[in-house]
Amino acid sequence: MKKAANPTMKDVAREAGVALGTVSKVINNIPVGESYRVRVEKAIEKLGYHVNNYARGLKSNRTNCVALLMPSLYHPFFAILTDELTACLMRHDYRSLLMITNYDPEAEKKCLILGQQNKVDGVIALTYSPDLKIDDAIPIVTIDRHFSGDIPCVSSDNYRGGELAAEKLVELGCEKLLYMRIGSELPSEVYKRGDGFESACRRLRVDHSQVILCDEDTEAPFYTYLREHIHDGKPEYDGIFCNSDSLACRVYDFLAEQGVSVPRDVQIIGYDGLKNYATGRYLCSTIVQPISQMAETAVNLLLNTGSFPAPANVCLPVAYAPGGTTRE
Amino acid sequence: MKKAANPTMKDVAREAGVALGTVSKVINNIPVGESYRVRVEKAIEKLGYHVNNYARGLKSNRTNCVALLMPSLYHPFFAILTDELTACLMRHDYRSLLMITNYDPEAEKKCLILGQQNKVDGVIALTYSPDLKIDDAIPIVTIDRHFSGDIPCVSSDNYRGGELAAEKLVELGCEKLLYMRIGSELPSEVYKRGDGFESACRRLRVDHSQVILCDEDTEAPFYTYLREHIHDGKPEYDGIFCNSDSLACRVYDFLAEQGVSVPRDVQIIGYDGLKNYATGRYLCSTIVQPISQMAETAVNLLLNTGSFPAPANVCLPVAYAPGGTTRE
DNA sequence: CACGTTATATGAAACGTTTCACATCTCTCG
DNA sequence: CGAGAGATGTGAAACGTTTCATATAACGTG
Repeated sequence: MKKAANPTMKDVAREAGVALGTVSKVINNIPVGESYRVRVEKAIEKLGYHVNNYARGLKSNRTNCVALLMPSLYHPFFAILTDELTACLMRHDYRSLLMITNYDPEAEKKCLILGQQNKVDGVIALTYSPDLKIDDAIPIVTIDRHFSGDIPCVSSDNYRGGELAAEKLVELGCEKLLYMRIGSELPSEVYKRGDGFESACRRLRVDHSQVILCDEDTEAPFYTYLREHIHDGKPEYDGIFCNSDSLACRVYDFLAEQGVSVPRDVQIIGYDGLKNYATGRYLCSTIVQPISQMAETAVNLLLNTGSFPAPANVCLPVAYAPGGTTRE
Repeated sequence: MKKAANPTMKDVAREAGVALGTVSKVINNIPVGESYRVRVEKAIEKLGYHVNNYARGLKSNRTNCVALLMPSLYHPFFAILTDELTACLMRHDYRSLLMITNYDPEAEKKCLILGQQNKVDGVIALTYSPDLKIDDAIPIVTIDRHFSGDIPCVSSDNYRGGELAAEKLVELGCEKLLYMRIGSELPSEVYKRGDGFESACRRLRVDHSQVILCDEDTEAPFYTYLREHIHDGKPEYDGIFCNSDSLACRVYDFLAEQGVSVPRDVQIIGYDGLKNYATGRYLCSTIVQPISQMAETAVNLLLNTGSFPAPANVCLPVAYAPGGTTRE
């Protein structure tokens, strides 16, 4: 008997001597007479049949695919998030179509269209577009980005994270705080880190200022600022909150070069909770985002779509973790 | 005029007043009369038509999707590789279906079946299965893993990398070398690192030994070994080659704890070329793998399938990069 | 001007599923 | 014992493309 290269349901039906619909039922776990089921299963086994998701997707309009829009996997935060999202989706029997956008709004738009063409069942996006909309009724969940009205957004509790950083620094003896951030002009959840920080500073009546840089690439202005505020080896501030671990590490390096001792003279807290892959240690003292919880929440939000009006925003709890750049 | 939620080619044809086949030609860039093309393009614009990849895939048996099998994205090497692979695939107008296997051969098998169901046009895999085969005629390219006969494998020049490490250590004054590696028992390209190292040691007539650990999790045996070979704060060896940067960093940490000065007393070279994301600096002195070149090669190998017999193996050049754990 | 030759547009059939109206079979109960 | 209800299997139709055999238009030539 010749075995078809790619057996179809029809082949299985013929082999088992049953109707097409019966094979379909067996495949989709719809109750069917015991003897029939066994015959079909045997035929499937014998022919080495595998369902064709493209035919299935065409007919049923469900593809069990979700598009993941990520700026880059060079950044450990995005990489880990992607890992967790994909793992979580696979547990739900979904597959993820990964799209790398390189922080480019144009690419993001193109990727959305690609997703649409591929009839993905949903999109999880961490983007840098000013806004983001897909014609089709494809559900979207964003991470850390707040878009128009009805698109739900998952983020860590950025506001609380900012507060926490200020509180910790004060608790550890700091008297003059500084907030440094890198960031685009987009309406991102990330802004709240500064808001929370400032609010806590005011509440605690502690001296504070902030310096902002919008360009991710050249940090010269930051360093100029830092240098100008060091007198006789002692900086004017004794506590710094950076809006990312990555920035915190660079600030740490720069201060070390300038002969400033961290954490003795200055204490630094970052944001993200990144770890050195090799040693498993935090890169710096930091506000830890619950990445895997964020991934799970995003997936649940996306897949439950329709059952109830999704909350516009989900904020997940953050925690402080010492990592060598603070005195505890 | 009511705009269909999901306009089809048929809708476009009706709107433009042309036949279905003509619309198909326009969409696939097959030459067609100027006036027809314009009319169709206008209709597409007006209706907001997007091709349905599932229907297309069903009919044409090409999906422009490639499955990526990766153990994890927590490891920066895999994450960066995935980034480069996806970016490269997108440039070729392919999409990537990301599958995280968690170093689990069972999961790898399942993912291959998933890929098969999804009718991917190919698979790029970095796996931990002893072997890997897919019934169907889906082309596969592996990275750093050598499988049965006709599956091409892309890797960095592991053998040369090992040689290079030995040569560098000797050049930098080391007289007693040590090779440490973590690895499973699988037939992996990675083994050649040790072979090259040993061969160079012999050629250079330098004292060398090696210590192996097969369990990725507990490194206690390593540390025991290291501790036992330190006398009065001076280790017996003065140069260590580790088969990954990650291991090199841990060894460095351990030696530092033991009061051994790196790179003064001992010099360490890792393998991979990982950088600290924040600072952009190498984590340690290392043999750098050309990750983006590896990704591009894998993609080209996969997509050119059929045009000529693919080479069974492609080895890409490595380079030494100082990173603080050697004296240069 | 009629005929042959290209070039180009047409639309039916097919891809492998899911779905659903219908046919068939099995019981139950009067 | 026969009718009716319930359960279960059947297979045609449809999903939105691509492809290809055919129809049509346009043009050059004798």
